[in-house]
Amino acid sequence: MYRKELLKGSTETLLLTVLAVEPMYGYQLVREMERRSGGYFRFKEGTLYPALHRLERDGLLDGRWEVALSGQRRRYYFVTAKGDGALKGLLEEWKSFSRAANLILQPGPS
Amino acid sequence: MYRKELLKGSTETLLLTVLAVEPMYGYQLVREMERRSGGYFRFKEGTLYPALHRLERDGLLDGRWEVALSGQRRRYYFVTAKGDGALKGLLEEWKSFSRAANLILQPGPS
DNA sequence: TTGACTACCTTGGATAGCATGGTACATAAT
DNA sequence: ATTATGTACCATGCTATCCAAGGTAGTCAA
Repeated sequence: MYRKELLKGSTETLLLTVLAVEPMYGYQLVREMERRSGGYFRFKEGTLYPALHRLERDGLLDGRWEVALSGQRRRYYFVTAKGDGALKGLLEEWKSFSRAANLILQPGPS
Repeated sequence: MYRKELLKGSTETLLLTVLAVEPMYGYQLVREMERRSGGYFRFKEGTLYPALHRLERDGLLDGRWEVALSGQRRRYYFVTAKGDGALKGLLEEWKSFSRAANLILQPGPS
């Protein structure tokens, strides 16, 4: 496991990336994130829902209610045009950050 | 630039890594981090000193005052045995975290 | 009707980054 | 002389955000 602080700042990038491929509802997102990360990420509700709300508030996501065959109400989130633009920047941010961190953390060739 | 949240959870790993190579004082650390990251990281005092104090409080670092030829008092920090053990775990944490994140963020081979 | 699972949400605590402002000494510039 | 710049350390207060904990409510099988 990892300390929760490590996730800070990456949550939104991860969520947007997955939702950019295909709109999903909350619970589905949790499972999908776990599956794609090889079981590493297990988002808690207390992390997921506030993050989705922030992204929706900022106009990067839009949500719509749908009703499943079972009768369950589900809120599907999809990435807006604004969110798509933001995602490009966030991915670039992650790449340059991890590149810089690895320069320090990994023994570089002298 | 990156959002400050991204740094959360990585600061201690970065500091310990650099100090494990060679004990340094605060100001020197700031410059060294910047140099080794290709100019990417520019630690603020408000980030650095509280972090050093936390690491010292937790016994991962030890500090000793020295006086430079100029007369300047400097506090050199070096990694303790406990800090060395912790660093191993932190490096492993970073590797697995970034590996998992890249599984999601980078378009993997189908 | 009990239990397990799905699905959403909110509140409050804790942490950590950092803007800001402070102290103090050394050295260079005006 | 005084001002400015650089070095070197530290503390206070704000903010963002992760998430533990707790709640509601529907589905479905035993």
